[in-house]
Amino acid sequence: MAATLHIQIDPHSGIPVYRQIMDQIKYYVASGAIREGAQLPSIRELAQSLTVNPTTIVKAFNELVHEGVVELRQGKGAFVMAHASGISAEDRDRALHRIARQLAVEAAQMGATPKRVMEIVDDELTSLLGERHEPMLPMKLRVFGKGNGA
Amino acid sequence: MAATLHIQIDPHSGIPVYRQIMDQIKYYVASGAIREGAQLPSIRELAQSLTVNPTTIVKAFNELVHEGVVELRQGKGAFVMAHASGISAEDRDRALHRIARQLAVEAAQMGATPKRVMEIVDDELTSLLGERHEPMLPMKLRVFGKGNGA
Amino acid sequence: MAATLHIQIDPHSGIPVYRQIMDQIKYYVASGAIREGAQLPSIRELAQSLTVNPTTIVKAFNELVHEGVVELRQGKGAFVMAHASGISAEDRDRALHRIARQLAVEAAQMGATPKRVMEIVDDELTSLLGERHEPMLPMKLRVFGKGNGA
Amino acid sequence: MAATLHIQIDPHSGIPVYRQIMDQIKYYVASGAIREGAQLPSIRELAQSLTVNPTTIVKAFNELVHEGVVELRQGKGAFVMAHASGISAEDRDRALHRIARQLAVEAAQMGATPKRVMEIVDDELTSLLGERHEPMLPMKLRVFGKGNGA
DNA sequence: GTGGTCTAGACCACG
DNA sequence: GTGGTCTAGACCACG
Repeated sequence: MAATLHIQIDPHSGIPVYRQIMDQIKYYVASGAIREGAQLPSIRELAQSLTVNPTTIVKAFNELVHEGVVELRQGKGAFVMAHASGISAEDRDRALHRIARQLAVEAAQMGATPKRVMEIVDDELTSLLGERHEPMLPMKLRVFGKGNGA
Repeated sequence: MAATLHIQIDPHSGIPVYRQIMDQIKYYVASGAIREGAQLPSIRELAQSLTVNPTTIVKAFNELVHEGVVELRQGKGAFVMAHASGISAEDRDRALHRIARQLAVEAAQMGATPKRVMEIVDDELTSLLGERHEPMLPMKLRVFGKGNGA
Repeated sequence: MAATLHIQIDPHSGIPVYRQIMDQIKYYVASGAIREGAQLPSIRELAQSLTVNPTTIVKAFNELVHEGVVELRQGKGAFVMAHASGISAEDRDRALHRIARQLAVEAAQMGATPKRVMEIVDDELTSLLGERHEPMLPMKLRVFGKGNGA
Repeated sequence: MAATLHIQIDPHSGIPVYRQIMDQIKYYVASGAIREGAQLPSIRELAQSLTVNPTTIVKAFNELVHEGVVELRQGKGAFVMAHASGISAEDRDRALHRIARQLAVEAAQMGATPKRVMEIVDDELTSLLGERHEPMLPMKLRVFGKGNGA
């Protein structure tokens, strides 16, 4: 009944397992692969399929609850919340600038051109949002695109 | 003689101090504010001016050595390495895709449009690289630019 | 014949369904909307109208019996008990202090003034008890009142 | 160095241990007994003195971090945050009405008069805020007060 | 069967 | 020495 999530855990990545789980669930939700209100796999089910401890899944789910992405209902399961996101445009842009700056610095460090960076970001946006949001990408930017993504 | 670095530490940010130091040194190097071969301030000098433990600076420098950004010469000090970046284009793009994906997911979660995301990334690239690298930014994108940055 | 209770269940509130049912029945009883000795709707009737599992109603009723609010008569139904409340004044005050303390702490945390807290408590007492108990509210406090409530 | 907190755990209360810890720390913070920026006892120290598992303290502290009451610094300890409380007056009042309603219902159930309820709330406000905030309590309400509290 | 809490204990990251 | 993560496993609460 609940969608089967394809989550990959890399125990050697240095990123905490619960964070990897959060990131991938957020990806699925952001992409629309998991719809609002849909039920996630149960804690025990995920723990078994990912071969991690149930309390690790509990931690990931609890953090997602705090981020407003997931809702836990006693005895019922975990569900994707409607993503209202009451955040202000200023706060949002501040958060995005932080990540974008990190991207720019890493890119420069590794010798990537700004053009390549823009292509990669466009790639990821298209992969994530697919055809759903295509008209949101302005014409001028589409010239960089590689067509469409995963 | 070594450039005086203006590094800001926020002990409340939740980001490890040594990471904050690394990030800002990398930013200065990437921006060209610190040139290849230039000497960084000494460990005790930085520790004193930032009022952090010298071992924290040591950790930051060691990690930067590991990343190929800095070179330590016994008894001489720390120097910015030529950023040849022996990394392959594939590895580089893989690393950038990882950050770009995180940016896309957060943006979608917070309801930012793809256009806004592209603008923010262009902003940061321009802030970082300024006029130095202008020809690398294609004409079409320049319309988004804020002029120049730090 | 049994009064039709207007009970609202919010499955997203995080409060157990059986608790929500208990709280609202207690509110109706305390407000006098349901009189002593009155019959409550049957378990299956309530379960159907609230679209919850009958065992959830059973649990709510059992807890209310435990609290001395409701009496179950085999084959007859559930009835509102006379709220003699055999509790001692000491035990009662201890219980009320516990909730009042929680109220005070939350209020302070959120920056509400003591005056505002007193107003809010007076509001709720008046909403609950309405004109029925008016003489119990001293004159000086009536100035805060909203008139009457539900 | 960090204040010694006198926290009482009742394992039979039905209230989760981590919640009891949170509630009491919030009480100390709200009362001013622990000042902004002050260091809390370490996780291990609290775990030992309360004879609960360290992970239970971790849970309590993490929830307090999410509520903006506490700040955790890797390798440094746990600190009381400046309580900015960006909450709107509407949201705040809604939250307080919820608790006040519960208080009113329980009071009515147990046969307490509205006057007694107001006295108890005033008691707790005075106990919590002491002389610090006395002028905030308007004259009209002071007549109910028992003088002052702990 | 679902999530929620808690323990006992290991190992890592930060400073 | 501080907090952070994770395991293995028990027992409880909800429906």
